[in-house]
Amino acid sequence: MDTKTKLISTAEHLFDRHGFTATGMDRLTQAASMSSRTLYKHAGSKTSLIADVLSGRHLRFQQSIEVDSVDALFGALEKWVQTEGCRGCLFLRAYGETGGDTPDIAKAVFTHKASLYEKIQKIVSIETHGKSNSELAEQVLILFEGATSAAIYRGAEAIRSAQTAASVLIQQARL
Amino acid sequence: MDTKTKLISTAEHLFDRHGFTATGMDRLTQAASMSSRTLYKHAGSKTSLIADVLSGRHLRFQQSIEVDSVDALFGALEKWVQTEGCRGCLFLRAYGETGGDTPDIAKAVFTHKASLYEKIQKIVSIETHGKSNSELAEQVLILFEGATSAAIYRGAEAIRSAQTAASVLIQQARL
DNA sequence: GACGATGTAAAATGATCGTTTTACACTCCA
DNA sequence: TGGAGTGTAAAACGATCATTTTACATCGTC
Repeated sequence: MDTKTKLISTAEHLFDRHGFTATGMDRLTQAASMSSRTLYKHAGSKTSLIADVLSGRHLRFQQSIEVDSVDALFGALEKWVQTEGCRGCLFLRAYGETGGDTPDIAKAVFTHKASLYEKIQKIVSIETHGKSNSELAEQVLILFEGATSAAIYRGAEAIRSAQTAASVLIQQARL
Repeated sequence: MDTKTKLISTAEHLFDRHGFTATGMDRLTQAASMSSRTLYKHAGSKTSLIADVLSGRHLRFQQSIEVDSVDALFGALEKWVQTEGCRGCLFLRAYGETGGDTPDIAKAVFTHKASLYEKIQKIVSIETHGKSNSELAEQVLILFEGATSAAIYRGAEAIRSAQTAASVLIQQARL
């Protein structure tokens, strides 16, 4: 695996497991088995490493939710949680840890959330045959967000509950 | 205001605004305008200070959701966000920052979430006249959790969307 | 066969971390 | 009146922080 890829995927794992601030660069160099000189040549700084981790995760997440139904959307989330673990949304966690004061990180978070909302809008619009208002998309977004959070302490079952709740809302909107 | 109260409320504000790990004890002593000697006499350690902040917040939050309808529950959340700001659930943020590895903190988080779920179960059971299954309570919990997260980037409007979604689900269950 | 790129190991940078210590001032109650 | 309790200011603790530097090894390529 190429050096920068290894660095970013190692960083993503450590940030997700232990938190962004709590993960020191020493631990990172050790886990990625590279010198700090190499790390800084590729990463630039810790802040830009976090931003790189987030934009990489954004792409991977986008691919994982390339679906065209609300049911499949929550199915994709369940699959994501199975392979990536459930420790809450890494974007919101990055936002919280930095207080939203780091522009590069805040931008990555808002970009990600905007694209998630857009994706859900498209899916909902298809499923309701254009009968939906924009509130319905927000409600599905909230169920998605809530399932991500609740899965931390209630497990994957929470995602299935959100899935059926979403289909009830969609059904209701179709009438 | 009594010293320990001032310490804990100052700590809660800084932790919420800047994150737990990123908030140093120096900044805390300065903000609470007390010496580090006094701070450590009352707090013991940073970890136990975080635990104290969380248990204090838990009590205050519990009081704020002393309601008996799902509609009022989301109304209470909207009010909470207005007065306390919306930076996501402080409990889940504490859990994420510590990786769940600090027993006192993890316990405070799970206790809080278990009590939230219980409260929702009671409300839902009343509103559905006992007709509800346990999945419905989980769905309302997910909407509550999702509204808390989504409000970070979509504002208080998200809470009202969750509110109407919850009432639709309740209505459906009553049939 | 010299060169630029890419890597390593390891020490040093100055700042900041959480925590403890030393030394001193005030108040309240016996 | 004197001692326990509660506070302050400020320095010191060793550890760790993100980052840079020095010195050296290994490449493929012209």
